[in-house]
Amino acid sequence: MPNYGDELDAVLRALADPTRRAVVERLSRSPAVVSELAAPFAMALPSLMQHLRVLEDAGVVTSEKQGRVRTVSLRPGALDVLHLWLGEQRTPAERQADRLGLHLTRSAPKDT
Amino acid sequence: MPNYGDELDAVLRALADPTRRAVVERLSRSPAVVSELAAPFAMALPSLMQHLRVLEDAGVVTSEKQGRVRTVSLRPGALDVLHLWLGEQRTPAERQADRLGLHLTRSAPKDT
DNA sequence: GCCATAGTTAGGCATATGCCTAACTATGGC
DNA sequence: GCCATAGTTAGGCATATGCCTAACTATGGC
Repeated sequence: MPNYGDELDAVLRALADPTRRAVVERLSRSPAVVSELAAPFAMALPSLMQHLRVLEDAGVVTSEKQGRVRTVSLRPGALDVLHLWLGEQRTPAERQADRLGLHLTRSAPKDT
Repeated sequence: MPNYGDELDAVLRALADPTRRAVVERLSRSPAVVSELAAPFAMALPSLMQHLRVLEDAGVVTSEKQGRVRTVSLRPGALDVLHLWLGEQRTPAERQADRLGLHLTRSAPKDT
């Protein structure tokens, strides 16, 4: 029973914010420059930068600056810790369902 | 590209705390009564209860009170949203590695 | 050299979060 | 009936978090 500890904690904290998740989703398609990443959001640049910093500190993304442009990319393997931890917590039945490609409907959502 | 939205957000926020994660880990073995769950922690009961409430509001756990005892259990399928989302973010290479049972070592850890 | 572009740094502010104590309610046991 | 046990409710408090503005630095282009 490994103890992913701090790393897992940092990753989960990083992903626990909608803005940061949106950034990750964007980056899962391809690397992007800071201003591209900031574009979809209403917030000021410095605010977005803070989010990027959290993601980078958590090891979820990496970035490199060339000239005055900073390119950010998803860090390969960064989400492995989470994936592993998740695997341990989910029930055998849930894992089985995955393998079969099933995804049971959750209990009644608000709409209907 | 589904939008798990609020549900995913609630789950991630819930898991972004070490205490709550520890509770989830404990419950992944078996359901437990509130006082059992509280035992390992140094914090006051009301504090632990707040954590339980966050987990329950996020749909991660359910609880039922019989007499004066409340039994808490992991809610089946509760972590599916996270699992699905994770699957979308991870690279094809990472998924491949999973299937092969490989888990690449992350960048140098503190120990060695 | 000068202006525009792409980030950065610094400082501030309101709300959210995690924890605590005190006091209370609802069973269970004898 | 009375005490113990298992939670709950209410209120408070310090720190963390997310966002902002103002001001500044470092290229790139002409």
